[in-house]
Amino acid sequence: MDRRQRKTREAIFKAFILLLSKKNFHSITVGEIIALADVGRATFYAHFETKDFLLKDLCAELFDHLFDAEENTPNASSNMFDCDMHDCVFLHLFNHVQNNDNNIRKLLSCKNNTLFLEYFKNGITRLVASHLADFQEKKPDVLPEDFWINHITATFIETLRWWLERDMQQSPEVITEYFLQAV
Amino acid sequence: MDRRQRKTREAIFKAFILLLSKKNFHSITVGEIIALADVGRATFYAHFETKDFLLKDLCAELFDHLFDAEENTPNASSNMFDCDMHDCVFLHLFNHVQNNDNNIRKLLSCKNNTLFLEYFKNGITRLVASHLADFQEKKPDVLPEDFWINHITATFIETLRWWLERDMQQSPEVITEYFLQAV
DNA sequence: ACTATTACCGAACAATATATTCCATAACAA
DNA sequence: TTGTTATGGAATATATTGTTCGGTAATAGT
Repeated sequence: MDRRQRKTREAIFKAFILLLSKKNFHSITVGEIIALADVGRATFYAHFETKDFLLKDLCAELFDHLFDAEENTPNASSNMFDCDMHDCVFLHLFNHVQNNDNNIRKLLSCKNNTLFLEYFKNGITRLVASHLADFQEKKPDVLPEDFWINHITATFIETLRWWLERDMQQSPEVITEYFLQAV
Repeated sequence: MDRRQRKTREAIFKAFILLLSKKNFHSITVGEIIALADVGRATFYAHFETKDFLLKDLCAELFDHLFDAEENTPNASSNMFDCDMHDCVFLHLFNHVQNNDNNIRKLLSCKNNTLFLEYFKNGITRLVASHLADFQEKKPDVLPEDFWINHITATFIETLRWWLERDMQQSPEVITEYFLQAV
């Protein structure tokens, strides 16, 4: 990719993230973004169709590789709930957040966290669905499978939100324990 | 309240609801609303500061009395999870939704359901917190109280969303059973 | 090093939406 | 009946979006 493209793309992302940490997504204007990123108006629209696509692309950039990495870990074959072994996938995710990989922490903690958590949820759903066998046995018989998947996923997201709202005062291990107890 | 005020207020709400069932909140313009409600522009802004306040007021109007009614039912003193007695508060809520009281169903099922579910969640949280004693004993010891409250509430909301997305094919009783099993 | 390609700037632009203001009119409450 | 209040309708200032265009500079391939 052209170095110029890379630079403007990153400048826009950086400006966007800074603005997101200060104000609501809907009140951020393209004018503000390009002023802060110091790029021309036409340039912005050459990169991103609309402001919503910018958000989508940012989420993709931040989260996609995280889930890819998680699915390709060597311990992927072990049980997803096997937490004593420190192999639990969810523990890994909580760790990623705490380590603030790729500014995830800043984005998930800002006023717009709902936006990102929604996107995050898609990734979690795929992850849970791919490890379905690991926790099939724990599912109460009456519950439909997709209800169960949604419940696991939603519980994870809500646990994460709860943790972030309280400034991550608990260790990732404790939070993972909370999550597993709840589910 | 002046009859004229009431009429315009209801006309605006009605038009707004109709538009919400067809298109995204952010793509609805004040121009469309007043055209459909057949009121003047100045009139709209005399009633609602912005479009966001309109949404907020609509939510308040629809949900607040619902929760008030729920908290003041004669069986309010019985156990919140006592579902065999058909006294379960959650069963009542699912029934309200299915009966489409106050067009709740239309709003919760529309493209913007996230907006309403978010507002809905506040009411549920209050409800759960006020009935805390009923399910305190079911809580695993390690979990903090507010984590537990949030988990119950979130599970309810997610169950509701799941139900609505599948066109409420299950009976309220079955959905309540799913919810209780999950939690 | 030369050349063709590509990205950029910046300004101007049309189109759209917001929110306010004014005044005449009609509905209301007492 | 009378004073008050809500409404209608139009005009308006303001702001934002997304597009277009020509000139300039960085880049990649040879």
